[in-house]
Amino acid sequence: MVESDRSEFPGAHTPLTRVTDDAARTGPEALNRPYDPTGVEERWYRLWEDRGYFSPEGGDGRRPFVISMPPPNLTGVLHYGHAVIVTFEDLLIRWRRMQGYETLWLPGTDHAAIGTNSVLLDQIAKQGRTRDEIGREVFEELFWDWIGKSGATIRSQLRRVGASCDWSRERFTMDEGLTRAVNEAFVRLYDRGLIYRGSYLVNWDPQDRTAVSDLEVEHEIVAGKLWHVRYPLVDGGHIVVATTRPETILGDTAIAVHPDDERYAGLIGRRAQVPALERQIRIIADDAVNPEFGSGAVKVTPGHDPNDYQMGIRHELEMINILNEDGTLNENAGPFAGQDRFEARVSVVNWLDERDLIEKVEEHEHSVGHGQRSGTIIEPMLSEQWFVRIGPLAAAAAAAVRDGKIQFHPPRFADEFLRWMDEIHDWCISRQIWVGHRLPVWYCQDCGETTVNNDEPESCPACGGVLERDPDVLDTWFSSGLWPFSTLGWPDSTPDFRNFYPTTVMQTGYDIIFFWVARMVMLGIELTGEVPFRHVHLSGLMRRDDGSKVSKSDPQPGDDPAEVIDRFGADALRYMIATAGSPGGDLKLVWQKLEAARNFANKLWNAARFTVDAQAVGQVEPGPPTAVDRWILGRLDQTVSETTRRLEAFNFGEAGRGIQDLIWNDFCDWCIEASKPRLRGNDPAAASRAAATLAEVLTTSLRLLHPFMPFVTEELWSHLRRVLTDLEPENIIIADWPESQGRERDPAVAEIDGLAEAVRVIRNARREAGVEPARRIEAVLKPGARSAVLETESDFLARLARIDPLVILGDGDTPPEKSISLIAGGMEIHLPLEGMIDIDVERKRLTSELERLDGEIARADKALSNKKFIERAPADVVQKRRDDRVAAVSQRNTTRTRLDTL
RNA sequence: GGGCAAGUAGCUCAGCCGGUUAGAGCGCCACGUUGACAUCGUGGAGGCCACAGGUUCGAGUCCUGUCUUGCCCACCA
Repeated sequence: MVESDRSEFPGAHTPLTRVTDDAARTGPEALNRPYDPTGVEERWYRLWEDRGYFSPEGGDGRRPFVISMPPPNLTGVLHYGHAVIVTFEDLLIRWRRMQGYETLWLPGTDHAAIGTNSVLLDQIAKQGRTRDEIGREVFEELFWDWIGKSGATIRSQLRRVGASCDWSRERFTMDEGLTRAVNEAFVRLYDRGLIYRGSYLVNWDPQDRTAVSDLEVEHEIVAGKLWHVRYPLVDGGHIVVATTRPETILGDTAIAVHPDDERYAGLIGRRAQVPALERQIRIIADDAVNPEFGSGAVKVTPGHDPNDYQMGIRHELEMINILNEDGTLNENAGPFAGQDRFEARVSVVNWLDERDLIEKVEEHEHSVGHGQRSGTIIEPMLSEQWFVRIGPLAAAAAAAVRDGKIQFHPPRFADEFLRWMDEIHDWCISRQIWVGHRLPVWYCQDCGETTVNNDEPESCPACGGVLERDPDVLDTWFSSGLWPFSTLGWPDSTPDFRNFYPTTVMQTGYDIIFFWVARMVMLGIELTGEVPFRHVHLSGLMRRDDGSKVSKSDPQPGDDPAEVIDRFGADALRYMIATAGSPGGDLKLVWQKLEAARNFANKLWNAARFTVDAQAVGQVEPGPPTAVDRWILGRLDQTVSETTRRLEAFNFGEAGRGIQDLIWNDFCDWCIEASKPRLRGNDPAAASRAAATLAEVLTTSLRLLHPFMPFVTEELWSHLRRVLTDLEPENIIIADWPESQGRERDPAVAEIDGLAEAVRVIRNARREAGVEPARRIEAVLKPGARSAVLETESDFLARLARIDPLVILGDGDTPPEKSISLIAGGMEIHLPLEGMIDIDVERKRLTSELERLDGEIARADKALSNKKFIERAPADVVQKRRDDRVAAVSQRNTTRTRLDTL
């Protein structure tokens, strides 16, 4: 984990002094209820940005903390998936900024080659035109137009979520600098033999008319058919093969059987006739054939099937391509040439059927590859493409992860990463589209020489002939793979590159761990000699209410986070995202959770209103802290430590929930309530102390919460600064991250916890006895171990449990007979409800209480009489068990006495 | 076919190194008073922690197996 450098950035914990002038108090117009984020969020974002809080100088001597923002695709608008990434990254950045790190969060956008290509082709198609009609130059103009518009939308959306990223360093994958980086990377990898060109079987997308990488092919199980087809043998008879793609018969160059398959032993080496074509093909033997499947004989189509391609290499078979780039059949398809691939399948089946060459047809489920972007069925096809030789890159990347140079959070994703690195194939990086970085490759029209160079050469270096540039562009993930360093100025050794590389955390959705994270690691190590980031935090995916995944390729109407921000505020959205799940787990966008988050912001708002008003007590030297003060400050320090620890472990959900627990359950429900009598009493020093405690707890809580809910905390900070003159700095965004002062160990924490428990028990008893909520009742206490705290804090109990009068007995005194008797927080509590208690009901209650206690004691006895437990359990666990048993026995005795005297 | 994750209250989910009687929010029931808050307060009901074994003094938590769901990877025609 990243260590926080505490010594350098001590927290400011000086007591806050208050403004006494009433005029300085926040006017009612400033703290209206309920909290309304409208306008507030935009105002603060502008101020932060204008003051340069997002933009580090670089190299000012502080430890850097750097995140490269995953660049959103310029294919449209942001969705919740982006909101998730922004929430977590902004959380990390704001937290580390407060801790005093020099933080850089570098934003940018991605040209999304095939995705944007599809968007543009759609636009052109709507005008009734085609790509080829308008030409490459006009197409590229359309592209830059679109980039401008889409980029503006995305920038404004990121601002609305509150992303405190450095817009002055914003980059785009196709800006001049990054294009230079892409060319440089290509040239270096080519020179090192890590990029090559060749004719191989690739995944062809006939709709987008381009090759795509293995990762861009999504396999789906579809219900298809398995046709058993008779191939006539040249010297008589026939052989039956099974196929799911009958149209590929036209590309067959062999039939294969298993070498040990006795059924076909006599046929090996004989020749068969390809239906509908002149071609005769050999029957060969190959281990890859599964005799159990189909007829045990398989047609071999090396030009259109990965298995068959390998078999073709082994047996030196002819490789025939029967497809055009658009998915129609080419001249090699004989009578079917010109037909679309789907049409051709029907035609071929009909042709075979008419000649009685189909033996049978079976229903057959199998997996079919579809284009990630286009959705169309991918055809394996022979094609001349460029590849990255991945083996050496993957080995180095895997080693970096194994050696812990890169850590995954949660760690299980490291295993997934390594497993994938083991099975990885070479990466096809050329695309036959017009959106993207054009390959820095030129071919000589005269001598055929290939030139790979950063800048366009004037003529062929070999023969001086005329050059033509390769028309292909690079896979969009090639430029994305350079992102953490290309954005910092690589290949130049710029100040930013020196100051901020390697980056600290890469945080993104786990769905692009292979597409993106792996490639950044591979290319980063190869090109910069260093890992591109130390930590990888993978968040879960955002799912719609119905469980479907929110994704770029399939946007739905409700996917725009702007709707939620309009209605609940960005803080609510962020808090909901940060706390809705556990690390790496998927999130569901649930309405009630957003409401709950908004309500939390409002609760905080109202607690702040109270705290602001409380400061009107005037500038009086505060009296000593009471037990309640020490209790809440202990809880505060505990939360401070826990929150820091949880954030360091990337455990955002627990961190956020813990802060809410402090604010709502401890601060609001107990501390604020307990402070009211002091604030309104006639002891100015006590009131002043109460106000000071409220101020400290609230301002510290706001700092803890700021990374989660930046806007409302900043707004409240500014209101508090009007009444707390010492509250620094001016904006919470640059305030120090709190540090614990160790007050969680104050004994007052346990004491007040005990009183609070007593309050709860009394409230419960009142309810059961049917006492009206407003009515004050008498209580008689035997305080036991709590006598000291009760001396000063009896008001706490009296007020919150609505007790009056509160009678405290000495140890020897006898409690009143006719009363409800309770034991809580180490005290004996008697409520003499004259005329109100039903003896039978009370007897029943005490009896069941006795049973409960007997059960507890029995369980404790069982454990404590177990020798092995005494021997093997840790001493503190055994001791605790003993203490608990003693307490239970004492409670039981008291309860029994009450029952007997009733 | 291989792998991963999940299965806990009506719903959505937490639950750390195994440690008394398993938590939150929402929903539900009942009642509302004190000039922060009705986007609120107080009290309550509600759980075979998927199932079966095992390890252990002790299992929601660790191990094995089974079932269900989701996802990722994969060339079986």
